[in-house]
Amino acid sequence: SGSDESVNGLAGDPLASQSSSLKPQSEDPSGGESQPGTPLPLPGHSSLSIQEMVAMSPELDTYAITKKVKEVLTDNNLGQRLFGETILGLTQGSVSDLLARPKPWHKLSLKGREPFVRMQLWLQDPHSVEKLMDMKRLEKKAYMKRRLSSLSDGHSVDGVLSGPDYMQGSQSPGGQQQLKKPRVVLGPEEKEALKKAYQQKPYPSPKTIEELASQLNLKTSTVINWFHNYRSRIRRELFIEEIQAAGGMGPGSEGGSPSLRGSKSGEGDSCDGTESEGTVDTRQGLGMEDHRGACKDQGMEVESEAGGSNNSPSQLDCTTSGLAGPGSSCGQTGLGIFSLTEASSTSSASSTNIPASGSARNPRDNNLRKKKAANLNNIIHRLEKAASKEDPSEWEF
DNA sequence: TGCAAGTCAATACC
DNA sequence: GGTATTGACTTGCA
Repeated sequence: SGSDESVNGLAGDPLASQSSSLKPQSEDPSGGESQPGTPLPLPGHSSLSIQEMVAMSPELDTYAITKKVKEVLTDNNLGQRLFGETILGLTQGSVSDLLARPKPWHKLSLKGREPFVRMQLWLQDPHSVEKLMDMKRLEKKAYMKRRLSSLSDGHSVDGVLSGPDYMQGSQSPGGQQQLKKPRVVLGPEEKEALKKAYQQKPYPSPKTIEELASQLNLKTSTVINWFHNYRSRIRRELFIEEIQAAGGMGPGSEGGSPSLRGSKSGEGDSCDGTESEGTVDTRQGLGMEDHRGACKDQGMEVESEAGGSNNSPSQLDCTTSGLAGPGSSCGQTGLGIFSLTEASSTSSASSTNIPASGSARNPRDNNLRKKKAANLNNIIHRLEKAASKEDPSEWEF
């Protein structure tokens, strides 16, 4: 966007050009506002593409990074939208999701790691906040300018329809009327029914999906999507729990886990194996309770990898105590992200002023839990192995 | 073909 | 007005 250039005056980020090929970057109708898909150039890394950097990046502590980013954004009164569109090339909702529920590094695909590398680089840039502030000012200026001109023209300020515009159609750049599909909003009863169905069968057959759809008067695609999304979101909740259980830090240390904080809607939506009774998700680890709640009730914690690959609460020395902070001395070298992990060997929740949660404070409890987790994972591993052999006689126990 | 992962974008919520 | 939630979609993989 124009504002990007005016602030940076730099050659484009390799990713920016890539992103722009993914998203149409036609003339900027927003009057200079940044758009998702056009992140700022990476400071001091112009010779490397972001993909290369992601590939070369050591393990990053996604929780520490998101924590720090949230902190910086809040402290400087910068919004997720601006940050997402400018720095990450993502929309506000995606940023919110990423910041609230970061997946551990080892669970992320290369693409999923990209925003975290960007965040880390942004944190390492001593002028990061400054640049974003400039961007904010420019946006405001552009907005005021549009407002003035539109007022004089007698048009709506934003040039958009007020209220939901779906079904009313919106004007595409080409001048074609495009009907937007109305967003399906599932009612509490429908959600409840779907959750019950999920508890019985996390992977329903096409026939079951059909039945559910007709019973609930929904499209089959809606039911399919719901199951996909639900599985995916439950899995993510589990990742968070995993981290909490393993290291006593992460979002939970701030009460951030959606499963632990009260559901806003009061529907218990966000993590719903809480209601599950013996739900079996055959893909997530045969026989493992589909939700942590049940495991916890039995005094158990679930970790997905033997030994609880407790890698996330690492790398904090810099990210949370100065490295990542704008203007900090940490990571000033071109690839500061590499120094991050190297500095992490001694890091822990205690070194970061992040209170450890629950029994993780007690080393003995922690050890016990890890042993249990390792044992559990061993069992899961064997079950998975067994499951891959159709003939029960080949099962190894 | 079905799934996971990642993301968008509408809308709910604060 | 900013943030959180969530249905839908795209992509890549097996």
